[in-house]
Amino acid sequence: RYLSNLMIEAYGKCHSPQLALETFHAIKNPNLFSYNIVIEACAKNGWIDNARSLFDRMPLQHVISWTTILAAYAQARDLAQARKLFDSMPERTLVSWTAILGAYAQEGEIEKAKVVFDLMPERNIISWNALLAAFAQHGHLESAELFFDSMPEHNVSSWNAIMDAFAQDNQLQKTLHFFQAMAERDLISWTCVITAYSLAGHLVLARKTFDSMPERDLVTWTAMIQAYAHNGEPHKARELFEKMPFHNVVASTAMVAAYTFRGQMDEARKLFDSLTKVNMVTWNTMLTGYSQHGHLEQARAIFDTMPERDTSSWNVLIAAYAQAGYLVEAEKLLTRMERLDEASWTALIVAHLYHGHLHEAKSIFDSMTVRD
RNA sequence: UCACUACUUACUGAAUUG
Repeated sequence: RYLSNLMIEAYGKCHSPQLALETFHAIKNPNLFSYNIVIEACAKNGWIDNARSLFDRMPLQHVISWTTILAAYAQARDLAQARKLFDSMPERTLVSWTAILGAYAQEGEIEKAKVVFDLMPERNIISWNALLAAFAQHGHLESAELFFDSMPEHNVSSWNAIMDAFAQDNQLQKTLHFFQAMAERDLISWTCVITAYSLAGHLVLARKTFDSMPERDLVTWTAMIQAYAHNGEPHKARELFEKMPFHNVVASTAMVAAYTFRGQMDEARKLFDSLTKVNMVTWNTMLTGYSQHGHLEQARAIFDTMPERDTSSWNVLIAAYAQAGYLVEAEKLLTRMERLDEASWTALIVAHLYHGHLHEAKSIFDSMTVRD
C-alpha cells in the first residue's frame, strides 16, 4: 500500500490522473494517505469533480483532506467553493489558512487577503509570502515593497516574488538591485533576471545571463526563447529551441509566437502542424498571428477549426473583423459570445472610433455591463 | 495484536487577446 501510494503520487505529478485513479482503485484497503494523494492527483490535473467525489466518499476526512480539496478549488479559480469549504471545515491548520489566503491573493482580492492574514491565529514565512504575492502580482509595487520590508524574515521565494514584481513592471535597475541583494539565488531568481532583461530590450544581457547560470530547466529555456520572440528574433529563438533538451507545449507555443510576432505565418504554420501537442494558447497564437497580419480568412478558418475557444479567441477574431471594417460581423460575433470581458467591448469600441463612428462607440460604451 | 515511524495539503519564474 505504501508503494501504491507512492505510485499514485508519481502518476499525479506526471499528469496521469487516469493511472493514479486506477492504481488507487487497485488498493484493497486504501488508507488516509491513499485518499489524500489520489484526491490531490485528480485535483492538480483538473479532475476536480473526481477529486470531490472521492473526498465526499472517503471514510474519514482529515484536515489535510479538507485542505487539499480547498486548494484544488483555489487552483481551479473557484473562490466561492474554496471559501465554502474553508467555512465548513471542522478544524483549520496554518496550511488551511494560508491556502485560503493564497486563493484570495491569486484572484487579486487584496482586501480579503489582508483580512484573512490579520485573522490567522499564526503565520509563517509562507503566509507572509502569500500576502506579499497578492501585492506583487497585482501591480501594487509600493505596498509590496513596504510589506517586504516589514516582513520578519525572507526566504528565497520572498526575494523572488518582489524581484519578479519589478521585472514585470520593467524596472530593470530595481530588479537587479534585489537580485544582487539576495543571499542565495535559485533557478527562479535567475529566470526573473532573464525576463527583466528581455522586457527592457537587452537581449545580449539576457543571453549572457542564460549562459552563465549554474543550471537551467525547461522554464529557463522557454524564457530565453520568449526573450528572442518578444524582441523580434525568431531565428535565434529557433536555434535555441532546437538545442533544448526537451520541449513542452509552452516552449513550442513560445516558438510559434516568435514567428507570428513577426508575421512569419508560413513558418509558424509549418511548426504548428508539426507539433504533437498543442493547447488552446497555441491555437490562439496562430489565430492572433493571422488576425494581426491581415489574413482574416485564415484566422476565421483557425477559429472554426480549433477544438475549443476561450474569451480571448473570440476577442481576437472580433478585433480582426472590426479593424478590417466589418463592424457588423464583429458585433454579430459579440452577441454570440457567452462570456464577454472588457477586452471584447474595447475591441469593438476602438474599431468604431478608428472608423470615425463616435456615436456608435459611445452607445456601445454605455451599453457595457462591466467596465474597467 | 499494539505502539512507533514513513508516504499526502499552503508561498515565488516561461507561451496567446485591448
